[in-house]
Amino acid sequence: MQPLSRNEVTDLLRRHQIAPTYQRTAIAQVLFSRRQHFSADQILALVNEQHAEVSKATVYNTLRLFVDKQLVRELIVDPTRVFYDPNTSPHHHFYHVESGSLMDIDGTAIEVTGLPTLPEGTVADGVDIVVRIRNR
Amino acid sequence: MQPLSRNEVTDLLRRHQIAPTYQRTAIAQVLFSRRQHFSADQILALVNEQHAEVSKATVYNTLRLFVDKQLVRELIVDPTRVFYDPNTSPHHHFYHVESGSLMDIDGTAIEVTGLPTLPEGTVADGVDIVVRIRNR
DNA sequence: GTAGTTGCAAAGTGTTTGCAGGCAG
DNA sequence: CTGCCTGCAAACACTTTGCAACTAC
Repeated sequence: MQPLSRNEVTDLLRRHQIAPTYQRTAIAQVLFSRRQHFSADQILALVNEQHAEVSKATVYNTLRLFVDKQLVRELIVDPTRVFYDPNTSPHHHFYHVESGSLMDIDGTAIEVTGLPTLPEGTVADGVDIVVRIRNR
Repeated sequence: MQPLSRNEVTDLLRRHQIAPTYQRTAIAQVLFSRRQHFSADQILALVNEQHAEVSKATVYNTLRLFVDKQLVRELIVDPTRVFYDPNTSPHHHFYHVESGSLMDIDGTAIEVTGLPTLPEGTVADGVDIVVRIRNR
């Protein structure tokens, strides 16, 4: 997938019931044109690369909104910060412990066997597999 | 496994090259007698239930030491705090999203197929599987 | 003595919140 | 007008650090 135009991004937001304001469009564009995993701080920096256009509070609020509306996923992998993942299709991750970088693992080929039945009264919300790696 | 005596705990520490001071023994005893997943704050509270005997800094420092010496494992599953897991044998976790509680999944039955080869120059450090669950 | 350990308080980090002002329909 | 959105600064929660006092051999 290549960088999205501003129009494509506003459509994407509308499809997720998110009113496309200037700031939200800018944040979504950062995430969806690079298709990488970013922390809130990194997104703040990227959005404001040229001129400061979006405040810290708005970045955090917007990312929370995006997660609620299932436009992006939260990745909990590093104790010091949350990563946001614009790829919501089923997939997993390599996490490079030394550099803190994340790489996608396509989810379609993966199969997990031997999982026990879920505790009584609960349903699965998702399965996250993180393969921690380090330099040889 | 049942609660460990103080002697068993000091042996355990020595086997992991950790000098068994009073505070370290107390912290290890909390973890290994309950065999649950605790955050640093919870451990601080449990250790000091009767009289305040161990300081916050020491709890954090000691837990870091335990992780380095591979006496316990860190679990990164909740964005707001790190959990410490006294079970270092291969296993995975149910994470109840609503309550924040963790349950072990025995690792011996689990098999994951379809994982791609690791990126060039890296080695696997471990695989964490988290099954997020919520109430039906 | 000397090296390792502890604990207080202060600093740090990433994140959230309260609230006033702004903007769109 | 009205309700949603934004942004500043202050507040927060968890964790780390600097450093002096302490302990054990």
